[in-house]
Amino acid sequence: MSNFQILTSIYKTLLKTFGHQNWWPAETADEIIIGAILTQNVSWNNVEKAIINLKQYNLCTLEQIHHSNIDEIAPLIRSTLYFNRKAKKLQNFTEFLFTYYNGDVCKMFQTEIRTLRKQLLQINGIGEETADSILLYAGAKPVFVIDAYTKRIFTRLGLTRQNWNYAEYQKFFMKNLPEDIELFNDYHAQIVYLGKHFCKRKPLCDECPLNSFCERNKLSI
DNA sequence: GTCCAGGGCCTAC
DNA sequence: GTAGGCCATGGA
Repeated sequence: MSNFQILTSIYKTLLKTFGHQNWWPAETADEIIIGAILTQNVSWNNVEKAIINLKQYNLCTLEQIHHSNIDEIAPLIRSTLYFNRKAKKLQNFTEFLFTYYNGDVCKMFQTEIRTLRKQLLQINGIGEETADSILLYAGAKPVFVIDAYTKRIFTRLGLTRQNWNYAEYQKFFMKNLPEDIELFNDYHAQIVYLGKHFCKRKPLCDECPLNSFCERNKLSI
């Protein structure tokens, strides 16, 4: 089987097992961007608490965050770990948005995708995964998001290498999948669901839905 | 009590 | 260019 067939087949297996994930779990583009920053290295449960707090205090839009200060935001996002830094990161993003796009997210997403990605990466606190999450889930741009689960799972499958950098992982997926925003959206979401429930740092458990897939295709996990 | 979650920055070699 | 420390909550 080619990598194209393997990646497609894995997605079909996950979709059939878990159902469509309907990502990103948020109501607005602003919330997606805020969530993408807050979820860095922390479970989504912790982020949800922070989002609820921000909404309660009318600080869950980028404009509201831009017009607040770090001392106001930090206590509301305590649950997301590194809350002082993340409060600063949120404001770094809004500072960028208001400086270059007059605070208009739609206008920001009209920028050519490679250019915008470079701009996002220049913001202190926005790395490659966060930038790509923003592009894909808030901006509906065709980029594949790579996270720790993706690296772990596909390296265990023998399809990728642990020492690859972010760009190498991303290239592997984007070269071997059709450029389909909806597919990129749900594929990453499926990987996160799989990772959360079946592929923690310890070896995969017996119930992993990919086990039978691996057996059929002579892959080890 | 220990481990680890949907990272990224900074510093030292 | 890269390994290692730092940030510093909450659930299992």
